[in-house]
Amino acid sequence: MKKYLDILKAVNLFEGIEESDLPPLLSCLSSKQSRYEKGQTVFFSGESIKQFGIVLSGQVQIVQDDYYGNRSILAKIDAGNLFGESFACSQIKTLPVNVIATTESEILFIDCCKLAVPCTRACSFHSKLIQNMLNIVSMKNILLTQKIEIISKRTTREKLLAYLSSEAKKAGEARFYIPFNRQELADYLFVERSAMSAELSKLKNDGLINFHKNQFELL
Amino acid sequence: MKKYLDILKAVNLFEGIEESDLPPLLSCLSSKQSRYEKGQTVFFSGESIKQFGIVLSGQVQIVQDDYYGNRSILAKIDAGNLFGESFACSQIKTLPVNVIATTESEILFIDCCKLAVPCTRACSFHSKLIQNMLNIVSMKNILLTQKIEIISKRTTREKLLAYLSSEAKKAGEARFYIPFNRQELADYLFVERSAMSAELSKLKNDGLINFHKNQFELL
DNA sequence: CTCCTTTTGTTGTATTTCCAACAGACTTAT
DNA sequence: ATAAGTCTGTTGGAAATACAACAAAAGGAG
Repeated sequence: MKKYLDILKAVNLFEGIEESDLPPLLSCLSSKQSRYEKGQTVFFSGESIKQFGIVLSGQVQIVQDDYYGNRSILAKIDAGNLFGESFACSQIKTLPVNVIATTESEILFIDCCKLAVPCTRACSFHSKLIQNMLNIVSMKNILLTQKIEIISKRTTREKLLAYLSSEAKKAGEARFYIPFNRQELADYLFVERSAMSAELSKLKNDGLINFHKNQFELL
Repeated sequence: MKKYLDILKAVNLFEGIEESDLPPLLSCLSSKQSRYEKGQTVFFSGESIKQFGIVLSGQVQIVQDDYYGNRSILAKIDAGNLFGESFACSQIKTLPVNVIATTESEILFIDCCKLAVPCTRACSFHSKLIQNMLNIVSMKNILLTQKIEIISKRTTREKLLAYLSSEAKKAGEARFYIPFNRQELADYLFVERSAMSAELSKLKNDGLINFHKNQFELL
């Protein structure tokens, strides 16, 4: 476990917790470490989980099969990140996804109930853990809600304006950089790249925006 | 406060907590009750909040203004429900939304930090509260993620199949009821009703599904 | 039962998006 | 410097969606 202290201290769940506190904390939480070969399934859909995972090394994918058997990749989780926390911390009885190791991986499992219920010895860091977990899931909710607001728009033009407007508000000014190239922006908005490019040009010609590469200005 | 005990005991945050425990619990949490006139703003965008609200009576709306000043309604919250919990429990410094009372309302405010940090007197229900809150934000996370997965599809046909497939998996069988009429389903998928209706007929004629009103069967 | 209202499905037309191909601009490697 | 690769924007045609209008089906009230 000493091997992964560097990874663990950077995990957002442990923010504000001293590195020296990590080993007793993990012991207090009865955490368990497991190794998975490439392609091995970490969580099976249909089961009920109470533990979430932290990727210590390697990568896992969260995948979902629909009724017809089509598979989509919901997320890829690299080392230093959590997965399955929402499922573990919720009352969901049937996991709707599979978690599969993309490469050989070491995973640390933590029981959400252990995390949520302060131990009888009143660990000094238990409150911090709870707050951190609430923050992690809540921040995710905020981002997901914002994304739905943007992609709910019916036309590519509206989606672009919604996204750019949101970025301008975030930047607090009319000129800002976005973290995407054209293909990435199209993927984020779930539209076709060249059609989106055409719409960007129209917005520019209509005098609504100006842009060069990933720098934009609302006019 | 006795006035609202019936409402409060049904609030998901208090599930599994005895009604008689509610008054001391709310005292322990230093909760505060406030009254808002119709049209009054409960939370202003730009501010930083640490308290979420429970609507005791009335209704509030969560609204968002974009850079151009266009306003959209993100949610309407009726009595017995929480609002702002994701913002209060996260490290967000600047609220991106306004919360406005739609009608005259009574709101109970609870500080997220008070909830997350067990009091020194070790209330017996504090753990339950924490678990409930984790469940609430986690379930929201799961629902939001599933919704994005569905509306990320590019065509109305794909959106319908993704949604119906998801409902079939939830029902555990090929025949199921959906909780929407046609307009509501179109609104959920962010598509136009009559075009969606045409696509439903095509799916039926192509032999993929059968339906009558809100009962569907995947074939 | 009849009548009225609401919901659902259908259709033609206009609009938008996707797709494929390609040219131009930009970046990277030699 | 040049050549190769990648990114971005443009374009024409095909496919899909929105829109408006209306018919058919379903539901509710008297």
